[in-house]
Amino acid sequence: MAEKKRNRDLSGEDLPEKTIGRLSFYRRTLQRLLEEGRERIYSHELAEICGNTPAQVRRDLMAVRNEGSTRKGYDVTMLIQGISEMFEFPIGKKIVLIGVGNLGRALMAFFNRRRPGIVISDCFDVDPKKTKKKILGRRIHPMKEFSRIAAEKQFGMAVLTVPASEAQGVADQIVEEGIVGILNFVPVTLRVPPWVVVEDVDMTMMFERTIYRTHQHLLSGPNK
Amino acid sequence: MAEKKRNRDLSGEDLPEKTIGRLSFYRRTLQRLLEEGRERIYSHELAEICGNTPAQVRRDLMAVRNEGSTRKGYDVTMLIQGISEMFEFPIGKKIVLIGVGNLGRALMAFFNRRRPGIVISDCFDVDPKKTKKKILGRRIHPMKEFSRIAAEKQFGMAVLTVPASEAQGVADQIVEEGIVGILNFVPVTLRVPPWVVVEDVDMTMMFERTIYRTHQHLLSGPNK
DNA sequence: TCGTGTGAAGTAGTTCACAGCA
DNA sequence: TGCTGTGAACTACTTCACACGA
Repeated sequence: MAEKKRNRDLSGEDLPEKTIGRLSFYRRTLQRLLEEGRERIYSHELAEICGNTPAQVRRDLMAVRNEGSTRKGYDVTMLIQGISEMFEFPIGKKIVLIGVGNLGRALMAFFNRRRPGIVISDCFDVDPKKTKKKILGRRIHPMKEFSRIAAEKQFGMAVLTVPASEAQGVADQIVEEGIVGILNFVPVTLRVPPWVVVEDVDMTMMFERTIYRTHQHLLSGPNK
Repeated sequence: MAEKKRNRDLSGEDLPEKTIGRLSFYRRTLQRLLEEGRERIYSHELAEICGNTPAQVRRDLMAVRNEGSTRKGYDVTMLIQGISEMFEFPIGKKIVLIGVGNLGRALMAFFNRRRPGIVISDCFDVDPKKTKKKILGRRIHPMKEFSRIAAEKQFGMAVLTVPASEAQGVADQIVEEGIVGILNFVPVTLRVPPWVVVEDVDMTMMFERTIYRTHQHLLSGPNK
């Protein structure tokens, strides 16, 4: 536990938001490169592939504290392993999905495949009509069974894709049952206790941001 | 040497990335409030609802140059209108979706409804099997018809949800046909000419970021 | 009096530039 | 020699705090 309490403490503490995102992307990129037989890589090569700068890559990778980086660049396998450790969910904690609408189903299908490390353990819905049939080969549980099943299966994180009007109610309910991380696709600001992490993803916002930026870019910079 | 220090941005020039996102969210929030009969709002109220600070709200709204803000707060209708103008896509330019997999279908369904201002005009897929049948009541065009249909319909922006292996090829093709904005859901860094805007959205990254932050939060701050 | 608009101060994230190692 | 790791400088974003106006 006695880490070196030097000036800068970068080893695996709280990383910048942006860095976390890039590390996730580096990992998948590296995984692909590894499959293609690549064993070592320079910061400038990874930067080129990922569309950023060598300095950025090196700075990001400081968080991985990988050692073993000689003048022959980084060891791809080691890097992947280092990053993977950061994205591992506490053992025994599972991920649930709540809300089997369009987006929910898309996410189910998306992570049904062999996505590295991300497995959706169970699916729920507030709408009783949806809980009758199986969807994508999975049984959809009604929300009123959440408590029972949560106790049994130890859920840690939830993906929320319910209608806006239901979001806060569902959030309250699942937090009650021990959920500590929420990936929230609902465009509503959730109120949760301080020990719960909420990460918001807003599809409409993403469309609008692209529209704005494209429009702006057309107006201001057709020269470059 | 090039001294381009425009002290203050003129209203509606290039906004900070983050601000654009929040404005999009403010708009939808305000729309809801308006429907509930709300006509005026203070920065501290909007901040409360959106989970940020009054100073942040005021700073963001400076971009909207709304005038008319008396001591009775902002005029909700005016604000909505002001923000809406920013997110309007150039008249006559349409949005297409390419790749009708799970995610593509979810987005189709999502924006099929009366989402304000966002309409997906046409859908394409590289896979000939998908272009036989209608999906969600819409015909799916094969990519080889892109050129013809694009010329006819004037596409401006594309949503990309194709397999990773196809992404760059499709990007090249659509840029050729006049697409200037891409909302890219494929975890690949696209190479495009400088006049094209690419906005990346990476689902896996979002999961992993939530996982990381939740994990970290559990470790470091159960006290707070 | 109370909220907005905004310089100015503060914080987070990025890039530079160079020492040091293999 | 050519790359990594990293202080230091820089840029982008957020928050503070206060003058101003209804």
